[in-house]
Amino acid sequence: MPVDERALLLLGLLMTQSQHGYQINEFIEKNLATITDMKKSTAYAILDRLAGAAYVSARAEQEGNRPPRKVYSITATGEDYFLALLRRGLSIGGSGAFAGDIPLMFLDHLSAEEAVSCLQTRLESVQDQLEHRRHLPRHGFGRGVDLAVDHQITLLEAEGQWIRSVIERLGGD
Amino acid sequence: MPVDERALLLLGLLMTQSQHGYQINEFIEKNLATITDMKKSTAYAILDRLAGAAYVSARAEQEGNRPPRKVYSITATGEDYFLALLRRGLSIGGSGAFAGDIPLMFLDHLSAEEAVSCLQTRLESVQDQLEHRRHLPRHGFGRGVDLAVDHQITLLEAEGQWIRSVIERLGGD
DNA sequence: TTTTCCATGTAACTCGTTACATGATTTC
DNA sequence: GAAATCATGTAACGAGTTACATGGAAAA
Repeated sequence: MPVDERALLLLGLLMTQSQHGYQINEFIEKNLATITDMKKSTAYAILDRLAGAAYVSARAEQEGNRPPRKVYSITATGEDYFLALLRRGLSIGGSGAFAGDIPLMFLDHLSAEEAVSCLQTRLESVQDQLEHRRHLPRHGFGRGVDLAVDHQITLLEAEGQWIRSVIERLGGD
Repeated sequence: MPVDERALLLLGLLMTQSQHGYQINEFIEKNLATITDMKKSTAYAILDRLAGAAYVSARAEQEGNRPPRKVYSITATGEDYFLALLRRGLSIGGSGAFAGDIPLMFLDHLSAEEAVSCLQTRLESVQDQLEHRRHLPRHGFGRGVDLAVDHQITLLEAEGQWIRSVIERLGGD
C-alpha cells in the first residue's frame, strides 16, 4: 500500500493557503521540479477526486474577463486525511529498492573500460544534480521544501561516492 | 525516456542461460526480492512482447506429463538490445527524486514529538532493511546481484544517517 | 501578428497489478 | 482428501502520461 504521495502533495500545498489548480501547477513547476514530476492534467484530476471525496471544497471565481478558476480549500476532513497520509509517509519512506539497481546487476556484461565510461557519465549526472540543488534558493531553516532538497543532496552525495568506489574497483582512471 | 528496467532484467537473466517463464519468476522471487517487485503476470507478458520483437526466441518443451513450458533464448538482436539498454541504464541511473521526499516537505505540520516518532519508525525500517541485506548470501566478488545489493546498502546507510541527524535537529531523545 | 499567458479539462493510450482460470501431479 | 507445485496465461481495472481543445487577453 504505497502512500498516495501526489494527493499528499496537493493537500499539503492547500494547507498553506487556498489555491486554484493553475496556481498549484505553476508552483510545482517552478519550485518542486526536483521533487516531483507530476503532470498538470494529473493534478487537475486529483483535485477533482479530492473534491469528490470532500477532502477539499471548490468555489468558482473570476477576475475581470480571465478564464474562470476553481479555488480549492482544504476541509476539516481533508486536514485529518492529510495528517494521516503525512504520518504514514514519514514513517514508511522508500522501499529500499532504488531506480537504477537493475542495470548494476549486469555490469560485468560490459568490458571494464566501457563500464567505467558509463559510470563516469552517471557520476557527472549526479554531480550536475548536486550542483543544481546546492544553488537552489533556500527558504527556511531546514524545514519545508529545503528539508526534502537536503535529503536529496545527502543521497546524491552517497550515490556519487559509491559510483567513484566502483569505478576504482574496476580500475578506472 | 525511462530505461525499460523490466525488459533489461529479463534479457539479462536470459543472457546467463535459456529459461522458461516459471523458472525466471522463481529466481526473481527467491533471489531478487530486494531489487524488484515485478509480478509474474508482468514477466510473462514482457517475455511475450520480447518474443514478438524477436529479441528472444521461444521453443516449446515438455517433461513427462508436467505442464508444457516455453523456453526462451536471447537472440543476437536481443543481445544488442540488451547491451544498449544496459549502457543507457548504467549511464543514467536514478532521476534524483526519491520516493519519500514529499512527506518530508510537510514535516512541520506535525509537532516535534510526533515528527520524531514517525522518523524513528522510519529509521527502524531502514535498519531492518539494512540488516536483511547484510545477511543475504553473497555470490561473487562485488559483481552481479551483489553489486546492486551493495548499492542499496550504501544508500540505506546514508538514509539512516540522515534520519538520525533530522531527529537530532528536532530535539529527539 | 504571431506568440505566450491564463485556466481547465477530455480522450486515447501505456504500463503494470489484481484476481482468477486451468488441470495434472505430488506432497501433507 | 486437501493443499501445494508446476506452468501459463486472461480480463478487468487503476494510475498516470501524452496530446490535444478551447478562447480571450496581453506581450513580443
